[in-house]
Amino acid sequence: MTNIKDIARLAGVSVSTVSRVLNNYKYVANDKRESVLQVIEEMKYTPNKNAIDLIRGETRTIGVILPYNNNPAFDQLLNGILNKALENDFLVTVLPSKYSKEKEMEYLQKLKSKLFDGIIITSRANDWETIIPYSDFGTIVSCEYTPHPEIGCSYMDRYSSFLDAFQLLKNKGHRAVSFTTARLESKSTKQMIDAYHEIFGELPPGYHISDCHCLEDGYGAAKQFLELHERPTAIYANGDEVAGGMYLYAKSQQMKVPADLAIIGQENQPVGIGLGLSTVDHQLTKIGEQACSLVIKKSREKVKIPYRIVERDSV
Amino acid sequence: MTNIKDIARLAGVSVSTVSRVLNNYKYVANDKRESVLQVIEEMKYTPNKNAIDLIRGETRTIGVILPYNNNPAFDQLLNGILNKALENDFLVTVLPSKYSKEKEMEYLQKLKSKLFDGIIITSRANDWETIIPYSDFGTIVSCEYTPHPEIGCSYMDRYSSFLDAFQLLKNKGHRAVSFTTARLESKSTKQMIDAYHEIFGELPPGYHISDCHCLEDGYGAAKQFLELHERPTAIYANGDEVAGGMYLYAKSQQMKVPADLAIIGQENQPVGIGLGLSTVDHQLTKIGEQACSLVIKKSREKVKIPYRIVERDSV
DNA sequence: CTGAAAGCGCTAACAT
DNA sequence: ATGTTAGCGCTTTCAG
Repeated sequence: MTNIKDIARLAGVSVSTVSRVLNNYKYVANDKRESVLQVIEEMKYTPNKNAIDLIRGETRTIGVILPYNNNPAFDQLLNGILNKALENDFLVTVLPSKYSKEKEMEYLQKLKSKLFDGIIITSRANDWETIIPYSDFGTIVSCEYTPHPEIGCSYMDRYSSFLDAFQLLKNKGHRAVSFTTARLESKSTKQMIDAYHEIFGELPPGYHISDCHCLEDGYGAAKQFLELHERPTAIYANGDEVAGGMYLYAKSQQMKVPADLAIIGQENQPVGIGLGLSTVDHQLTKIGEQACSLVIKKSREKVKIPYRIVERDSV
Repeated sequence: MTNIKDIARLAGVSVSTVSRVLNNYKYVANDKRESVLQVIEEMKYTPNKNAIDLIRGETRTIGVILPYNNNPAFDQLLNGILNKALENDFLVTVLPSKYSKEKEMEYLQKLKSKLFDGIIITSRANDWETIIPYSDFGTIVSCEYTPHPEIGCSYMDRYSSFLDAFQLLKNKGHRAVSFTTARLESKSTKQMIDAYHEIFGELPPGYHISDCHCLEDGYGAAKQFLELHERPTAIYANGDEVAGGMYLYAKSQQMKVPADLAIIGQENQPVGIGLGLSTVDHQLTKIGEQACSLVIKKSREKVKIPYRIVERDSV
């Protein structure tokens, strides 16, 4: 493996001169620069990035903690992050956590071990208190809001969006509204339930189904909802795939959407566009882009990304 | 920043002893080991990974060249890779290429610069001839077959799968079969056309639509196909999302699937499960897992992953 | 403008 | 068993 010393020797200069041309320093005589460049070319020399990172103490690499890969919401987030990273010549390393506290800590350690300049936490299992100390070793940006000044945030006002969606349904005359969520123990689920209470009051039994992730889950949930004694007239689904499943179940029962059943989904996913599903778009791609920008700028700002409700033909 | 020297001093031992306990060497007196461990704990010391990688010449990190993030097929591949990497304590860095030759070369350079132990190429823009020289600097594994011995492969027999799918349709009595593909200039599209010729002969005008990626595209393609003078009775879609769109268009026209129109998709994606779509499952997750295993083993084997046709209710 | 030399933080012979 | 020392490949003062 040829290294900087070899290049220096072959070009008849010192290693510092080689380093200077490598880093585009101004004060290098043209003839020396040329001959160095030529030797580099001939030898097909590529500098060792580990040595450079070791000295500089930075890697231009961002770690992204992701509970699940292969989940549309996290994919959108990651997509935004990758876009922005690419623009800025940063690399991104995907860190799958499956909500394991140990894994998360392991990844945070890697920030400390100088593998990453910063970490984006899309969702987490650990308390902020245990995460915060690591912010001494790089920029940590969260995709959910937290008041801690050590942590940058690129987030949306999820609670308000839930309120808005329920209110929209109420305004359209719906009183029997049910909904689905993903993980039962998540903060998001809690907010959803709170928002429901705020708009509709008491939650009738059977009106909330959790652990819904894909189209099939939505199909099954719709079936359950519609077999209830007090049928809901509208459903708020936690994702357009889930909403798509509900739509298909409704259709299979010859029901008209939205006349017999209104459906609103989330995240403006491709399937919803095709089916004409109304959706609460949290703009996850933008959130990802912003999160990435924050770590690149080493900023700990709190940036709120506006959500928008896309009305199509299902409510 | 506290380093190994500090730990050595505070524990009253030499750096080599600290290094030894760090790397679980056998011959370290128990009392010294204990005191080193204690100092490490007190100082919350974390070794610098860049220094270690520099010396060892390996990073336990794999780069994955991906033309598009946010594409279901590449997502499945990536998902498999991440699963296997996680199991083996490897990190994976996502390298979006958008089929740019320059970007690809840039990423290959990073292999040479010792940032990755290996690279997985899920799809590529450059010729193998220009890629192969980089196999001197790490394991390169491709997700498509290539005879070059320098390149490991984890692949499926795409052509055979196309043949099988078309044959299946023919066996069911279909003679007017159309199909969609993604990029017009891709090898995959070429194979699709060849397979068509082999089974059905001449390709009628309008029976092939390219640039189909999502549900909407499928919806539009089905519309186009069904407005042809010589309507196809079956469609082979390049993905279940696309197939889903076709299914929905057919339904919107009160057509029965498969009686009026047979549809077969690809990749066994969630939407297809929900809609009961038959599909050619290339097992991309498995291909990703295998590709990852190959780079971990530094193997250049050629491993063929079997595809399977999942028959549901749409053919 | 250029080179010598001192590190960056760590591992791994080589002694002892 | 443990310490000394020479690097890994590069950047960056510091002189000149």
